[in-house]
Amino acid sequence: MSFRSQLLKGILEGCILSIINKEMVYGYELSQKLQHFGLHDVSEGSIYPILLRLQKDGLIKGEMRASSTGPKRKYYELTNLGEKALLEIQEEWKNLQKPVDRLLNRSVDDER
Amino acid sequence: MSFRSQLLKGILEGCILSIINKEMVYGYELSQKLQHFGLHDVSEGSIYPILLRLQKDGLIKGEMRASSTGPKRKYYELTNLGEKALLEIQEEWKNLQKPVDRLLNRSVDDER
DNA sequence: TAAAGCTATCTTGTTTTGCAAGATAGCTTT
DNA sequence: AAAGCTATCTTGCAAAACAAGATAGCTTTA
Repeated sequence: MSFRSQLLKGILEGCILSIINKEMVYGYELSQKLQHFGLHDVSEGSIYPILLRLQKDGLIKGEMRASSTGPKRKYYELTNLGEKALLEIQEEWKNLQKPVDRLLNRSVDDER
Repeated sequence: MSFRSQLLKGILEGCILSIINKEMVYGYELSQKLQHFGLHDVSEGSIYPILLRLQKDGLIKGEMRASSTGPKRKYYELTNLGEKALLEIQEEWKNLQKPVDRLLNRSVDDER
């Protein structure tokens, strides 16, 4: 039995939108960037389905491009809708982070 | 269509353990405390199943007590196992919060 | 005393999220 | 031609959370 809770749930989508917002990226690259940012253990079985869903919902759009060193890559960029969604997620994250932090990191003599 | 992502997923369990760790509480009270801490929109359809699961997993234990003003209440407290689990979740939260924050709140000229 | 309202717990069914595992295929190196 | 890397996508599953509602005790009000 493991106590490992699934803390990532729900925010991965926002992190992906945020990375795509900076620059066009393709899925494989995305998984490396997430890793670089400290989000380890995010498998491609998570990333690709999210990308497809975001595309289906119109938040990102993809475009195949040839690579000089391997197979074709599908580069994604945010749509206007996606930018709006990202702003909302950033706002929600701020509102969530504070209370959770108070709850999980407070010392014994904090507010009850 | 709504962009509302489910940011809470995964950390609610930790927040509940954290509150119970402070003092014995019952489910109904818990939902009010979560609200007070800024975690709105957490329904009892979320809270009670989590309490039952935590109890089944041996992280908390419950005890019925009469109330002077209403129906009986089931007060919960952490077990040793539960205290250990809470420490792990607090650690995970710290490790998760930083990268997500960098991703979601960074300004345009931050690290790429 | 009967009805309404509040407190309190729990269940059922559904949706969303994420992951493990693996299928597919192009390109490069050996 | 075989092996290995890059790259995308699919299938099937489990966990998490919620909406909605069932149940029931207690208190207040009419």
